[in-house]
Amino acid sequence: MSKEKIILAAVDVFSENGYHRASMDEIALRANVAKGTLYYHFPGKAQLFKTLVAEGFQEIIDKIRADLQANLTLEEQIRKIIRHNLDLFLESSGLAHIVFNELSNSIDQDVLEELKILRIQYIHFLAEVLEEGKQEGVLRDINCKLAAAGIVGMLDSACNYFMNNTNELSRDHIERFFYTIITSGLFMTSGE
Amino acid sequence: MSKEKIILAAVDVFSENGYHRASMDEIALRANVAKGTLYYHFPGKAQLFKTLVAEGFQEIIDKIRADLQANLTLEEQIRKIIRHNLDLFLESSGLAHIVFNELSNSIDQDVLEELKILRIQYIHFLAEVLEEGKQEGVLRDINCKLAAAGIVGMLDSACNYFMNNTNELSRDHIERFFYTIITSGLFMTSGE
Amino acid sequence: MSKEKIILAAVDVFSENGYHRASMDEIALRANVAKGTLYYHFPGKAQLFKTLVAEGFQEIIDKIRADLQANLTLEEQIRKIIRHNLDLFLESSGLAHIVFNELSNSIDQDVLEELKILRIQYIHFLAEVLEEGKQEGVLRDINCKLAAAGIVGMLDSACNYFMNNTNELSRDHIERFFYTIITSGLFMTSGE
Amino acid sequence: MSKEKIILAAVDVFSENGYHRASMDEIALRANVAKGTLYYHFPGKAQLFKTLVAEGFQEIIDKIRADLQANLTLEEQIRKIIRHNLDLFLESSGLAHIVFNELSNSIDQDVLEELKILRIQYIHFLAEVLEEGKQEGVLRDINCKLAAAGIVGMLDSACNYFMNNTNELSRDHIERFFYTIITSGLFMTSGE
DNA sequence: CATGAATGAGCTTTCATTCAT
DNA sequence: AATGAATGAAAGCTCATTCAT
Repeated sequence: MSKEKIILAAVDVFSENGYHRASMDEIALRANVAKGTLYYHFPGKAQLFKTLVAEGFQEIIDKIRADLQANLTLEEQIRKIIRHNLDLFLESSGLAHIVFNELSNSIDQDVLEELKILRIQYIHFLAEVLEEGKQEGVLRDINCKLAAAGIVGMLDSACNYFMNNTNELSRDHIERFFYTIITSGLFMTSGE
Repeated sequence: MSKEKIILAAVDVFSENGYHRASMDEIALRANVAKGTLYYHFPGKAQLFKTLVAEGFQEIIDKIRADLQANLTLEEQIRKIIRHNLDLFLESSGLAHIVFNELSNSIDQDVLEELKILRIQYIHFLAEVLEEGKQEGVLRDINCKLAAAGIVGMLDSACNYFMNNTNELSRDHIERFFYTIITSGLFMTSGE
Repeated sequence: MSKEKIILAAVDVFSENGYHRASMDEIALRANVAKGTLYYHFPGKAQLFKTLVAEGFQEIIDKIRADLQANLTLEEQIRKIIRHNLDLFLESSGLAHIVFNELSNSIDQDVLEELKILRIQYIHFLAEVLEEGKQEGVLRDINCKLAAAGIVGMLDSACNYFMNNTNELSRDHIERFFYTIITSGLFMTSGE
Repeated sequence: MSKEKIILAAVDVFSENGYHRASMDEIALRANVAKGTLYYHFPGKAQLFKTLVAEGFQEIIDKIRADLQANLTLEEQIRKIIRHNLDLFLESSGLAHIVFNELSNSIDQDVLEELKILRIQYIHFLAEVLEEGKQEGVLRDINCKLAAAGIVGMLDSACNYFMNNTNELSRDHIERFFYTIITSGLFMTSGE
């Protein structure tokens, strides 16, 4: 089906080039369809982008939700959140990065608004998990939404740095690193 | 002087529109110079951008350096780093965000390379401060560069979220929030 | 039947948008048929347009003919011609205007030729009525075709002006106005 | 100068093709400038069109005004108006026709509005001349604006018909024809 | 130093038309 | 008789860059 091919090609092209440098020509070329076909299935570039972002978010939210259903301790939940976000930023790096960061000011106002909402929804979804931990007294009394936003930014930025500069660290190592930082901070504590 | 006017105008325009939607026309207009003048002083858009980014980085590095020269405890140093980064992301928000995030794949390869180096230099500068703390045994045994990249990303993302969605939190509150998270993590510790 | 639905929808869409901005998509949408159906019934956009124009002309010619069959004085005939043309331009304004005016240079040459012929036929039909009056010595010795063309243009242009700018004049008033102008001209004559 | 070349080329291209089929590429080609140059001098197609229409109107209004300054009888004034309008429709036929007729529904709303205003201004300019005649008791007590609109439409339509179908009539003949029709109507009057 | 008219490659988008079903 | 997914040529427009002055 054309629509599916287009979305797959679009994910690649947007990931590789960022929103603005991705061209509809290139997407059509990679999807092996005529340029007009893009506009048959999507109203325009911005809407096409929004569609694939929405799909991507839904996918990761579903994955995390499925993973969290069992009776897990908060520790395990946070570990899983980190793991899935690392997946997101290491594997479909380009796209995730665009969504979380490149959207600043560009793009049609209305579509931008929808994208921001998707991003916020994701952050709120993560915040909810933290909120539970707070209720149970395991977490500090913090603003969970701000913390969730911070965690996502930290993971993205660090993955970004990591992929551009080092490959010496193992995937597993990185995961443990962030788990420690997020749960216990940078400082040594007496017991350790 | 034209060159200075151009840089000032460029900072505004890039901040407001992101790299790609910022146009040389708009910059010339705001700088009150002819378009040709931009190309008299700078080889092109990418180079102009690089120039102002480099100046911006130098500025903040200088500020932090000046602040850290006294004999401060690591706690104080981290607090100051957070404070200056918050300044950066809350005040000259647009530009800082572009530098740390929007650069993924766009822009001429060569200039992009230089910009990445500037960003890395800044992260390494922060990493050095952490490194000292590690030597002194105050910090855990972590990869300081990864930690520095993470801190910058966390601050940017959270500021971004904060500015778009809430204004209920005070500047001071945010600063303390991040200090706690970064130093001690999300989890309650026995002594608290 | 699809064909009928398409013509009705096409009349609306062409009227509202003019020939060029009328789109086959819009026509299909309004006709509640698939786009392909348009091409099943008509060879293309130009042919579809020609069809409905021909039908429209036939309709008004039939109406006028029916009205003129009785033994009317020339005065009455001219009054009726004015009345029917006002109907045409005030009621199905858009379409009539397109046929009489918008066709200048656009549209496929061959279809354009046919449309021009339809328009000329209509003008000649009106000219014939005038011709009779000339034979009877009621009308001046003029080029009746030129006069017919002029009358149609005058009515269209004035209706167009009237609809865009004023609504203060009654339909009846306009009709009498044109009757006077056409029959007796602008100048006062001694007897009046 | 490019701007002048563009306007001249645009007049030709719009005249020959009508507004919609005139392409910016074609205009650039004929003006011997790059496509970008069009957009350097004019904000867009609609604005370019508006510019040349405005210039054209100003030209003919100026011409008629200059001609009417002397102490002429109303008869002479009307004769001159007819003469100039015939010039307009016979010589720069395409363009005049577009302005008076093709503008129905297309074109950017705001520019369309301005074009309509220009057209109305011209009609009102003609109406003023008639108004004077009315004051002097030479003309019937009619709505002069409606009459002016009618005259313009009559001349355009008849010229259009004439150019497409006959060339047997002399320019001079046509002028006298319209003078008679407009002043005295179609009907024979006792004195003739 | 500074200008601004001119460029042209490249972009997104539109739409009449085709064709396998 | 009817469909609708797919097409691709062509359109309007943007903008970083050049260059004669």
